[in-house]
Amino acid sequence: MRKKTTEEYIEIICLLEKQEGRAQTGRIAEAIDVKPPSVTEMLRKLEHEGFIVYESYAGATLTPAGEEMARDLRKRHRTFADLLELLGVGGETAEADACQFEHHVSPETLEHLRVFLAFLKESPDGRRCLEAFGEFRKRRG
Amino acid sequence: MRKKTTEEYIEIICLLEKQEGRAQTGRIAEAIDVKPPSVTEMLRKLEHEGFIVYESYAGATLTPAGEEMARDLRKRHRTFADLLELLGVGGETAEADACQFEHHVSPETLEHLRVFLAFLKESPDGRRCLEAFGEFRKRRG
DNA sequence: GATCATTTTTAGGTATACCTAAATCTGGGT
DNA sequence: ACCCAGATTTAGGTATACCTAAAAATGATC
Repeated sequence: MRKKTTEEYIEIICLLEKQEGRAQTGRIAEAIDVKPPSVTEMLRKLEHEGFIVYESYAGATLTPAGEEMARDLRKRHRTFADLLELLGVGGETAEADACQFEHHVSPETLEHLRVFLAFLKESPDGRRCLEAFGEFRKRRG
Repeated sequence: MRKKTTEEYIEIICLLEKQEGRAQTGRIAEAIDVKPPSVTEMLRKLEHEGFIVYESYAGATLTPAGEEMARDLRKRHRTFADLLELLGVGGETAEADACQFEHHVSPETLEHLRVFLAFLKESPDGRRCLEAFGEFRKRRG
């Protein structure tokens, strides 16, 4: 499979830390589908970069910088996933595509999408817009 | 900078072929910001994979498979770029983000976005929706 | 048709993220 | 306290896309 990015490691470490108190090498390895030695190596790199604290044989926990990155990623992910679902993309696919987009979006575009999402969800005009889109799709087949 | 994908090579080869009849090593290298020897290496790989015909010292041209990939990429690119611009993202940013998204979108999501784009551009309801979104953004500041 | 500047390829090397196999650590059960 | 199973790290190796420097091919000019 594809090489994993810093951001993907941070996301799964964040998840495991919440679920299990800390992120262990083996659990990370399963989650992102690489072998444990590769995880050990990456954890050292992430520690060097200041995103995690890593203790041999014990696992990793996020530093404030790591937590900020995780928060940011979660926000980006939700923006894309919610938007895609509102536009009718199936849940699984929406999640999967959000997982890709979240790593590649610029701050400017993200902000625009966030506002558009708010428009669709929170304003009467936006909700009407979604309904009209639903009709449009039906007419199209 | 980042490693370039097959798709990025195909895109620039397609562009150069249209602009200059064929894609020369040096022109590809400038365009994607790598050195010529790296391009030679990738051209061999792309030929092996069936996307281009590569002649030493002469350059590359797309095979039917390569052209299909290029067409497909162009379509994906336009979908994202147009959609982002309609939502108010600046032209440069919209293009840059489209360049990223086009490589990571699933067929299902792409199809939904394409229909949504058609809705916005071609239906009265869609155009009303865009106007309402413009108002919404103004109110937001 | 020989020369020379430019372009391209060849040769050899780097960095990164991955792997397997073997060694080492850790914590629970006796 | 010891042992052992399971987890983790160490050691060493692979693949890929990149690089620089040097060699070779191209083609424009005389």
